[in-house]
Amino acid sequence: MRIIPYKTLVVILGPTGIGKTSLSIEIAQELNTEIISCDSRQMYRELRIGTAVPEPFQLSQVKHHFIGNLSIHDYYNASEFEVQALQQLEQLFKHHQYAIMTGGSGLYIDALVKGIDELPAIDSTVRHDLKTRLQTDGLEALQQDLFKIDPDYYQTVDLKNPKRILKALEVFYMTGKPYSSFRTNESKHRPFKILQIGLAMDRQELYHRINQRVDQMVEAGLVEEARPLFPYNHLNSLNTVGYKELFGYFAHEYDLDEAIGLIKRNSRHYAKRQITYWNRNKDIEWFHPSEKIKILDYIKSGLRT
RNA sequence: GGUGCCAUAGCUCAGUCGGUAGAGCAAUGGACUGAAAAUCCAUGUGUCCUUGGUUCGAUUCCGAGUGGCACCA
Repeated sequence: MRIIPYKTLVVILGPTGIGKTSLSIEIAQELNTEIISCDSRQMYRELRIGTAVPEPFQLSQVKHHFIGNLSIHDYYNASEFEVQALQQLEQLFKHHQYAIMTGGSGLYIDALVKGIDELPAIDSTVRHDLKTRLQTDGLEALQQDLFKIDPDYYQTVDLKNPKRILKALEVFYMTGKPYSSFRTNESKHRPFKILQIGLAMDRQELYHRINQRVDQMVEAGLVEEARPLFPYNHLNSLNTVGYKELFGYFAHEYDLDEAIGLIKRNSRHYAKRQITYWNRNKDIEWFHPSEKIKILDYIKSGLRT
């Protein structure tokens, strides 16, 4: 018998196309609560069909947060999500025993579950200057810069990944302190219980679902949704599967059939990367998306079996 | 029915002047604490269609068979 009802955050995660949305809604209804979406692309209100945002009737069944709350022109990151999602949770837990967080953005989920280290905001000119230096002087030059200012991080970073190097240099130029000095490697404490539920299925089955869903998106008007966004194709928010491939079609680099094929392939690759990302997380309890009853039992038992 | 061409990785094909083979794509594995649907790294054994012959040795040359494509009847 449980005496004190702990507030519990139920995280429902899984690769793209596996069926998180409908299952999350059913579970939210069972638990009489709301959903915090954790999807870095569904936040952009201009992206709906291509990011498989819940249908209007679904949104009317259960209240969702963090869907369509940004414009493609906005800058956003995992740390901002951590802060805002925590605030939202605090509100939710005033009136609910449970909260649901669902989505496929692993870094964002981790930012909320484990926390993310505090870093300074990066000035856009600093970012721009470093990008320019990457283009003119090359990656090796930036690697050497990093070696001089942050030898510790130089030892552990993926030196071939420009984004990692740029991030570390940005932080140094903003603060004069090495990036590694900001990394605590510690999980933050959360004032609620967290259950992480992963959805998984046979790879072939998942890929089949993904391919089918892309066809459905095209039928639903994905091309028409993407076309007016083409002038903004340089924005990070539009470096998104389902849109970037259509931009190539709009630019006459290939035909529509090829664009659709590329969307399917890149969605499969994305799903694979998501699965790899969560594989090392031992706190996740895995279920097939059809196992709703088992999942609810697991949530209500409140145990990590 | 006749003639010609083709048959090699899941797909499209390259190649071996005879010493058992390699590209692109697909696929697979991995990394990842502020751009994360992003970014980065790694992985190529396959009856070289089947079967006889020549040869020390055949996926490679020759014959036959099977299948495909093209043209002629």
